[in-house]
Amino acid sequence: MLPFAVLAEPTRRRILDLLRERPRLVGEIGAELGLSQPGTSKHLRVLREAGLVEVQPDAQRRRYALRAEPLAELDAWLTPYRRFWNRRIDALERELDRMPDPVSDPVSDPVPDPVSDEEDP
Amino acid sequence: MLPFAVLAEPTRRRILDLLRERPRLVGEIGAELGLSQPGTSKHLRVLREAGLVEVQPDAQRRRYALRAEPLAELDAWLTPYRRFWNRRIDALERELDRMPDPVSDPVSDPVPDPVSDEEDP
DNA sequence: CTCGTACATGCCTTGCAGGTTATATAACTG
DNA sequence: CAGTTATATAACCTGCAAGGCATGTACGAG
Repeated sequence: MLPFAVLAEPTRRRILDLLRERPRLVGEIGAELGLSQPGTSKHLRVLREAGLVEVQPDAQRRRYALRAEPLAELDAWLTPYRRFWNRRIDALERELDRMPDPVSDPVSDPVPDPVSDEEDP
Repeated sequence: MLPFAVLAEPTRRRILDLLRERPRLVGEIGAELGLSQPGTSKHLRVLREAGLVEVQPDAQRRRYALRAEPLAELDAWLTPYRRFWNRRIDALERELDRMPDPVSDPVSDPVPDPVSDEEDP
């Protein structure tokens, strides 16, 4: 399934939103979103195959965690459009690219631009 | 149709990519993308109802132009995820840090690992 | 070994998106 | 006026994704 289509499902986006807080068991996800158990597993399968979640087995339980890298592709597609909805955003866009990470202690490295491949006259 | 689902269609993204260069007539879009005429109109309808394109009538012709504002919603959804794939790079750097690698000095070498794509184990 | 728990998978059904063909609408052309 | 161009819409068909139910699998407890 194409990465964009994976995110077209509202339920799957809600799952990702949940996992943004912390990794969770399948049962927890299903309970919080009011999903059936097979339904939860199916959505998680799609997310897994898209590389958007990773699973860590713990006995019979499976702990799912967010894996956000594939979202960079979405971000990259979006990039050449940003200047359209606000012309002054050009500067902000570059600012976002070097967005500081408040979680980890900053080594004061220049944050690398992970995927920059678009240009436009 | 939900905004995410509108963009889930590859053809519609290609239409937007075309309109990013300049506004175009329906016929031009269909010709460049190899679409049937009704197919083109239908996709343009979906994009129009999502507010992603605007149309300017010119006699019997319709000139469609990009309207990128709704993409801001996508961008907003993406925002809280950005720091995750940045953080992942930090983690990777820590991993590399633990490895005995006498060759390079990781701190002074800003060359990033752009997109390392690893899949199911 | 048997049972209960946690999750995955298979099968079936249904709704809907996307494509095609045919037709409608509108404007220009002569 | 009739004919042509440019686009929209209607009607129909088809494939596939999402949901529900039943079952399979794996692990731990007793």
